[in-house]
Amino acid sequence: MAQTPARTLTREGIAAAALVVLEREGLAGLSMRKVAAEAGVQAASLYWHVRNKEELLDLLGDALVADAELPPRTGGWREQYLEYGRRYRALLLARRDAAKVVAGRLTTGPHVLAVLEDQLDRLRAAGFADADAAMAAYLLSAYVQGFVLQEQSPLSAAEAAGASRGQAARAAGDVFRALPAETHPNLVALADDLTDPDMDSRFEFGLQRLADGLAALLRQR
Amino acid sequence: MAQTPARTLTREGIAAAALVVLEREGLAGLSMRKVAAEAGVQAASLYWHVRNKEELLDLLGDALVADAELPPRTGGWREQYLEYGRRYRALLLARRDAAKVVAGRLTTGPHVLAVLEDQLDRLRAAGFADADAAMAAYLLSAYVQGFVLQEQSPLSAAEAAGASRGQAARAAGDVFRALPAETHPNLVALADDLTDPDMDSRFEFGLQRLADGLAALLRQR
DNA sequence: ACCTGAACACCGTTCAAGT
DNA sequence: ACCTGAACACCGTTCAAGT
Repeated sequence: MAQTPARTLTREGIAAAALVVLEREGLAGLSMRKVAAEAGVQAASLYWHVRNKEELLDLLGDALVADAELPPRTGGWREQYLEYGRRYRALLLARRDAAKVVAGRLTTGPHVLAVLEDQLDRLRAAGFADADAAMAAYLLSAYVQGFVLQEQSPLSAAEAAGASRGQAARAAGDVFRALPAETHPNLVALADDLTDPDMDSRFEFGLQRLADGLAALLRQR
Repeated sequence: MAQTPARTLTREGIAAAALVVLEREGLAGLSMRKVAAEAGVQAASLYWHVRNKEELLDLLGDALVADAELPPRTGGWREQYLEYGRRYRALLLARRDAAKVVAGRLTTGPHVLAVLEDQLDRLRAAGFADADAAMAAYLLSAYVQGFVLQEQSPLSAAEAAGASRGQAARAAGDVFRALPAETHPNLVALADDLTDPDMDSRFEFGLQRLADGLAALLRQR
């Protein structure tokens, strides 16, 4: 019954196994031992290919953007920039805990580099100065990652135990409405606005503000 | 020698102990056992006051914004909004791993609520519609958290082992410059812009874009 | 009501040893 | 060169038992 040894364990294979474990167990449940098992190998074997867990997570982060589909190169820079943001968000939402993996992780993996290269190319072609193009790219990733991080996280540790986002939002709204109106009049008044569960609209709002801000930059050149 | 038992363990005391451990060991080193030891108690005792580690981190997240100083209520809404962003960033940078703690954590702790209440009050006074005020507040926190998360994280797992940000940035620039110019011409050309270690300027750039975007919103009412 | 001791089922990482 | 077995020093969490 001796299973034939993997013998072909590679960094790509490790990343693929990590993706499977991430989807099944979430980031909190992703251990070196489970990734190793998924790859058909002992935990200690991973350390031949990878310095530590942090480096494995770098691999995973790059693998997460491997199947990114770039927006069509049609229309103005603005529409392309918006589409970039929307697709990046969709990509992160599509995989469990993806934002948590990617958020504070500045990798120079091949897939990340390819996307960045393409995005910079479009921004420069649109007329942005070099430094502004670099900033615009950085800005978009910070916004999308920050947004999805909030979006993917449970509304509170208390609600983590089951409850749809709609229910959780209503519960959060109740918290606001229950506050004393003398001390927190604005929270009481805006309870509905603050807990609007339509995340697409919220995301789009911020994205449009970013694009507006960048557009102003382009006009004054 | 029997140390007098804590007897006065409270949620506030736990949060204070957690702050100390966070500063000393970082988020990765913050364990229930160490927080308990810092509070002069056994690990199991914490579970009387807190459901699990996640709830303890919620407490910690709220405690982190406890000593936030709100910007002066002078000048236009724009300057106040900018100052809000700058001070929030400074607050997160002042404490070790603060952005990681706070990032995907939607708490309704008292300190968080107080800040949000104040911010909404200013935005509404400036003439923003209710929904827009709620969005503007959400947008700022997503941006600042996303930005500082990148800023506080090591530039790459490889460089994590010592090396100033300036050095790390130069190393990252070398990575870009070393890419083949045929496949990654923009990364090669913008290597300096992409790795500019002046994070204050980068942050300010994004912040100004956000304010510009919101200003456009205000004009069209 | 609040805290402890002891246990359970895990972790990441190292390192000699195997092939 | 690559993988394993076994160990080390930890984890979060539970639960009977103490006061």
